[in-house]
Amino acid sequence: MCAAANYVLPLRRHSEGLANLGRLCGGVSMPAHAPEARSRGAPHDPEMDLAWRELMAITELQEFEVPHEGPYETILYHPTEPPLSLGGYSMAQSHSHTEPLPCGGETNPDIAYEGTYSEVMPACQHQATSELTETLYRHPGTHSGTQLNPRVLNPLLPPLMSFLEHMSLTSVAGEGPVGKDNAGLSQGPSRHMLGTDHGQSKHPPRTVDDLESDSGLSLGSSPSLASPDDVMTGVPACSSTEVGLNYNHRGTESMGEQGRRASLLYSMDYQQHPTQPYSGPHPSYFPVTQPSQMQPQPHFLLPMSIKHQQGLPSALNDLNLNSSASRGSSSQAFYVKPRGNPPPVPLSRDERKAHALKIPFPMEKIINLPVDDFNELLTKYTLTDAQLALVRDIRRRGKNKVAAQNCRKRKLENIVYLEGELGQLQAQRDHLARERMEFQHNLAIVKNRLTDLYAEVFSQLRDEDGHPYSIDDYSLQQTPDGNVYLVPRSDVLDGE
DNA sequence: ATTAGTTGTCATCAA
DNA sequence: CATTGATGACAACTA
Repeated sequence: MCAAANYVLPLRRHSEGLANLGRLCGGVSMPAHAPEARSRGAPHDPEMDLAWRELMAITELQEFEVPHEGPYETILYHPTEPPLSLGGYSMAQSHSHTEPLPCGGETNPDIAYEGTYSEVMPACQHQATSELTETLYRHPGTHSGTQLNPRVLNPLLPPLMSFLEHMSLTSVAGEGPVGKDNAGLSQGPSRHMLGTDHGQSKHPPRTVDDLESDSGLSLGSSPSLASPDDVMTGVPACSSTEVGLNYNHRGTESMGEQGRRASLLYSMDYQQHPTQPYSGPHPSYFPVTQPSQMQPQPHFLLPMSIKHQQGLPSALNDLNLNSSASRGSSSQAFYVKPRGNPPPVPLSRDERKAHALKIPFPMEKIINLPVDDFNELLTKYTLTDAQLALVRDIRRRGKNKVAAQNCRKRKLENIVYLEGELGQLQAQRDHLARERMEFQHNLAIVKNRLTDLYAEVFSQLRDEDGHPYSIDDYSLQQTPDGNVYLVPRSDVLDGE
């Protein structure tokens, strides 16, 4: 209930104006516009009016963190704040419920938190904060402590959106294949059967092809391989039987695929048939490579391991060993490690198949030629259905192999990028946490000063009998029109 | 012997 | 409709 408090407002407050006497009302129920609400006989000191505005503006600060507390109560600085959550910023949300404070027409009632601390407070609150501490409380050495940090926080949205965007992309990209794969799994073991089986049954006897891994495959997709045009004039290839017997192992260590293959092809074909003339309309390209074309490829000169050669037919072993030995006396020997033994390079399954079917052009062309050129190439030869099917399988697998490599590369790059984004977000989170702590520290200082100011105001207020108002019994409230009332706390509680 | 990483392949979808 | 790239899943292999 409005106590219709009579009061004696201080006519002077040292050198500082304390309050607008004409706007201080002694009761909560006293309408602001009521004539009796105005102070009676109180002077209208502009400085005091300004001070009151600042005082009341500061009270808004108390709604940021501790809205349940009384507007006059001392707010201590609590250093142990809960961790900042990116999901919600309490200051911003609290502020959204704060009544715009009339502040000499400077208050923007539409101010909303947009990511910067300086925007959290209405303009008048900034003014009140600074002026309260600098005008009303010109205590030496306190300026720095009352400087609220207006630093503009880095907007969280762009990097977060970027991060989420990538996450979303990844998620979206991953949705389809999951469902697809379920369907694919239902297809059973047929998934891994070649499109062109070429006579291989579901459980065929273990041939060399089966014993070998696909991982040794080199599709010759790199242009580093010898030009097929040049090699088209090469010698006839070894039969698949020969290859199958001779390359029952893996040689994948310390040598690139192409290098290993080229080295093998060189040693096998060039040295095995160095003088054999071109004999046939469909010479298989795959085991044939001109040595002069391999020379620029350092991989060809890398050491080969001999440990995989045990059990190999002695002919090829000898060829390889001789090749290695001969390189030792040639210019190529310079690149051969002393301990290195030439690892037999396995032909890939497709290469062996192509070799077996005497595909007359290189895998490089099969895979890398544009479709028109590829079709044109096919028209140059009369291929059997098996050859045609194999060529198309080789092309499909070769392209898919490259695509898979690119896909994995991109995946790794995305992981690296997302890790970087995560680091940036964590740094930004830490930065925001520090800003928040700093803000809360400053807020506590301002609230403490507000408490002092309250106490000083109340110390100078007197009721009709000349008794001071108890700060425990009354609080100050300001109406939207700027009038300030003394409101009994019981009324405030009842109003809640 | 176990395990994580790598690679090739297949299936599937989308352009 | 064929081709091609992208990608998940799987298997084989390796260190």
